[in-house]
Amino acid sequence: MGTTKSEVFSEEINELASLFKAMGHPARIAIIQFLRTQEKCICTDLVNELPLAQPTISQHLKELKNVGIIQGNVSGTSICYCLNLERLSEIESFIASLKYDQNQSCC
Amino acid sequence: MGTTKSEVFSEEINELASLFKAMGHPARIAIIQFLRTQEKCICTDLVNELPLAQPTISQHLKELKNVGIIQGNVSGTSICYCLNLERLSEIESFIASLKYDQNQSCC
DNA sequence: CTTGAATATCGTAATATTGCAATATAACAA
DNA sequence: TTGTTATATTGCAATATTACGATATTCAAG
Repeated sequence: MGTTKSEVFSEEINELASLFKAMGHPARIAIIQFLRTQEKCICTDLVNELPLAQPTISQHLKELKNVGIIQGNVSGTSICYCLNLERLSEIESFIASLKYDQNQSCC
Repeated sequence: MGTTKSEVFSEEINELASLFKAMGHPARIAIIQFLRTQEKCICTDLVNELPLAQPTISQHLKELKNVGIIQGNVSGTSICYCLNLERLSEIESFIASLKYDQNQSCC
């Protein structure tokens, strides 16, 4: 195996899992944190900021973009990336929904 | 490689990433959702509920427990698992912090 | 002690991820 | 066109993850 049995789970669950999975890497958390603090959106700045090679960063950006956590706008030779707060909010809502339903009387 | 270069990132970032990573699998999302809706905490119920073998579920439970997302209390032959809402809140806070700082003027 | 029920662990095959060098592509400037 | 800068893609080696059968382990009941 090594393959996740996604067929047996609902679309909703798979969607959520892929969102979390995209966040589940330190480099990608670092990218998100950097995007948070920057006034302007970046690109090569990340290569200078993070101790990873350019292809590696490009790959991580792609994964974040694939699930819609970040967006990229072409601007000449460079690309302006930024956070997609709506998508990130889905994670927040999910966690919030857990709290709402939970009864605290066990364990 | 195949190995994440965690040494080059801060403790805080690695911690967060491992939390997200633990949530980044449909089976584990399903487990969390099931724990949310149950009145009582479960154990073998998950094996009946999810289309995965017992060792597989046990393994996923272990991963969730390792990062503190769930807790398990031994109760005779069975184990009573439940969500750790405090730990889950850390994810929520992180997302909330992204919203707070974000300037919306790009992309 | 023996049995059975609930979980955990081990071992392993199949597949996925990570990181990067090398290379490609794209846009612009001179 | 040529060079330069910014980013993406390819290919691959090293390692991690997933799933599960087989096998332990742990506890309660008899």
